[in-house]
Amino acid sequence: MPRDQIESDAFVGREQYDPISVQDKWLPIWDELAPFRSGNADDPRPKKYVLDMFPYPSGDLHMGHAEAYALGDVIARYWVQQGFNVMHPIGWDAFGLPAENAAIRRNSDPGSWTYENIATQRASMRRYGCSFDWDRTLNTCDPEYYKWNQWLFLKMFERGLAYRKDSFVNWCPTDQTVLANEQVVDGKCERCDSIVTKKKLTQWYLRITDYADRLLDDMEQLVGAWPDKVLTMQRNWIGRSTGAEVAFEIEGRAEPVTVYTTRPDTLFGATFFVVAADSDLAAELAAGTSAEAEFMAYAESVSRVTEMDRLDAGRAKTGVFLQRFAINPVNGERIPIYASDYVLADYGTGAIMAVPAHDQRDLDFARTFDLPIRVVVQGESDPIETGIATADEGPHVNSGPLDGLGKTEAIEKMIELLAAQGRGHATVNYRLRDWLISRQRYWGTPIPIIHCPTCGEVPVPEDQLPVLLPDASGLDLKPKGSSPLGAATEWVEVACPKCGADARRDPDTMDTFVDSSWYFLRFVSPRRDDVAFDVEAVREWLPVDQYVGGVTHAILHLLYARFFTKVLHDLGLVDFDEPFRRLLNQGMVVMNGSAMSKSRGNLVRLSDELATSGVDAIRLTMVFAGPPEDDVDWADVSPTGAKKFLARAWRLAGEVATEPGIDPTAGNLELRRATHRALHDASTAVAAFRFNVAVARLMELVNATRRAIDTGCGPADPAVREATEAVAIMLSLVAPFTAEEMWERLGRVAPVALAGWPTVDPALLVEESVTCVVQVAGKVRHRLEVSPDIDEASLREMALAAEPVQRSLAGRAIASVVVRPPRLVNIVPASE
RNA sequence: GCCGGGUUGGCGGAAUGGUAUACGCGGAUGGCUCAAACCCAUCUGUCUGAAAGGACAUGCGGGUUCGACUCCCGCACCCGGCACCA
Repeated sequence: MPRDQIESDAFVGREQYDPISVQDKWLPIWDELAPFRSGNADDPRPKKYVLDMFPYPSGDLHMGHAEAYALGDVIARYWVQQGFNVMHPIGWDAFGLPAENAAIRRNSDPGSWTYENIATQRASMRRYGCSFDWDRTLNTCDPEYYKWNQWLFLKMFERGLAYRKDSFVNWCPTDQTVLANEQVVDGKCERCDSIVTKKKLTQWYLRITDYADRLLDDMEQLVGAWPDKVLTMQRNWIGRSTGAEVAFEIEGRAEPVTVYTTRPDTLFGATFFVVAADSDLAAELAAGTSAEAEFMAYAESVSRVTEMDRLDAGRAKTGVFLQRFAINPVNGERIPIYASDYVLADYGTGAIMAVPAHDQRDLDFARTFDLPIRVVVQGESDPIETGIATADEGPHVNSGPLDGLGKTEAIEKMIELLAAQGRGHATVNYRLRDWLISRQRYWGTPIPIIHCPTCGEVPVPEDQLPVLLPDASGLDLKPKGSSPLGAATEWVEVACPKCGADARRDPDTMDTFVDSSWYFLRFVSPRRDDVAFDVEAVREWLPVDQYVGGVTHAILHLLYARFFTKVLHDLGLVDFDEPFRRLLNQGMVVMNGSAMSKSRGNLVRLSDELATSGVDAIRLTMVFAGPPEDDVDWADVSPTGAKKFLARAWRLAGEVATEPGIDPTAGNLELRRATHRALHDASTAVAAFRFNVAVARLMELVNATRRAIDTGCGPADPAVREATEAVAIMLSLVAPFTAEEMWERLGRVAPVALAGWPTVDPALLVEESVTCVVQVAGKVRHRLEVSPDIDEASLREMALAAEPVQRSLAGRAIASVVVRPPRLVNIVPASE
């Protein structure tokens, strides 16, 4: 290589890598090539489905989107390089409150705001180089989509899975609408942080509790494929407990009252009885007694207590003695009945037997009201003295036939005894409640039910779907506690489909979580207007091979989507019962340890970062920052470093001095080994979501190639081309623009995305020589360069002969020598 | 309280029971340059030592093992979930 050639290469090395012009260059070409189109029916490649949780179109993309889509893209692009036909669709979760609030503010309609934002996000995603299949977009606010929400609702209605009931519901006073249990966080509205109150309303529910066992048990399939954290959260949320129902006779009442308990073995210790203050039963028991007035006042005060206050752990127990008595079925004791708000009306049967010695809440209540406390399970301490309820395993005392038994046997025995008398049986209970889906807002899917004075709840006939939202103009969208749709007279007033009489449409809209509970199915056939989804295409593409999204949806969305899938399975529309085979929860992008927000003043604008560093550098920064599930602290990472690395990789492509297609087998062996090692390690790492490690291996290869060009085999060695092409292909998962530009500079034809992952030659994964460490008593004292296939005996001999080894043995006798060719020898000296 | 996850250099983080600290950020020194930037090279856990080397280090304390960041037992702290759910 002549001196001036090297200098001119060095000059090329110093030309500026300009990521922005590279982006502008490739975007229109990619539009043309559409490498990620997945809908070709003749495509022979095996299929994979990669799905990013679709965004809510609240404005332009932000740093969080940038991270999530960078990670999803690595997986999608990796599988494309591995020869799969990858469906990687995107859509918009486009119904919801922010659009309505924006419309009120701007005095326009929610639709125009929403569609403007969708257009903005779509353009940003394209510029971000997302490998989406643009033929498969969907918006949940399109009638073509929400028609199928209505259809699914009617299918559930037919099966009794959608029903109306009257009960106390969570009410957000700011948004002026009801909330599902899942949307109440720490007693506050998860959306606006207002303190949630209770309101008695008739609302639509989906019977998710019918599926509680399956939602719980089917998680077995997901162990190892979903983060443990998410599985745990779902298990906690479902909250299955096993126990027994026990019937108590009530003096002066014909029917007994059943209670639920997880500790039927403590029945002999039940010294009083409590019913939920807000239950119908409490009102009935109080009626006509001398306690009625006191109870009414108490019940009234309870209804004013917010969820927030109710959850306060240190709150003193309150209640009213109802002047009534229950009979303990095992010993015939008369025990007083109280009403209190520490018993929940909607869990179990809304009534409990109180065992103060062994339940802290009951003990607190007993001490407040001076009620008797009877120990029936021998414990370490005495609850009467300590005020701390005990929960020991036994043995039982003061419990007749249970005396001497441990907890498990005692529970069994008690259930037997109760069953023999027909007064009880084993049962299970769940923390999970049915899913309240009615919302008193405009921008959502109308509930396709017509209320007729004579026929009741009448489903809108299927051929009349969709029930379109009426035009928002002329409607008052301001929150006022009842649905804005109720005021759309012409829309609301319809003839009953059954009898033709004057009737009214249900004025509420559906919770937007309904929309996202099945959108992953719609992507297989987003333009079909005759079915919700093509059943045959679903069979081919689903379940989703890889789902990617934030842990914020660990309970809500994922539980609902699993529920819908099981319902669809029972309807015979899908043949699987879990929708997402693998789940990756990416962390958040934070700044200086806390979530970015305008008010905190630590907001980093994605558009600024893209302008200074370029798309690829931002994507690389996100991917390389650490394990994907960890938060990325923008203060800890270096987009500048990422940009430098990309320039370094790009420069290699300009220096390769051989033609495309040259046979690499004659090339420099050391560099070839590095190339194949990097390809192998990077695929393993990507498959295990260890993207940061894959990038590290790629950086090593770039470093090795740099060295080979500068001080090794030189740019004309075929191995340099092989290495640089491998760099471009690996880089295409993370930094598609730079990779494409490199590919072109290498004389190859775009798109690099379809280049295919190079085949790894296993022979090149074997090193020429390896470093063997020699330990004395477990401490490294010497290193030997040996052949990888060295035999045990000669390795042992070499190790023992080495001077530093002898020195540290210092004449001590050798007790044993552990030889693990070719990497390690450990010499264990005899102890003194 | 119950359940899950974590604790490795100045920082982000690597490590099938076998070379702890890969890769990068930051830092130092040198080269290139009139100079700076860019780029390139070398060094960079702590202590000790002129050096060779040695000692100590993966939250703390034990254990198993020839060998432990990795497995087991106990503890501390941090993060997340559930929690008046009987």
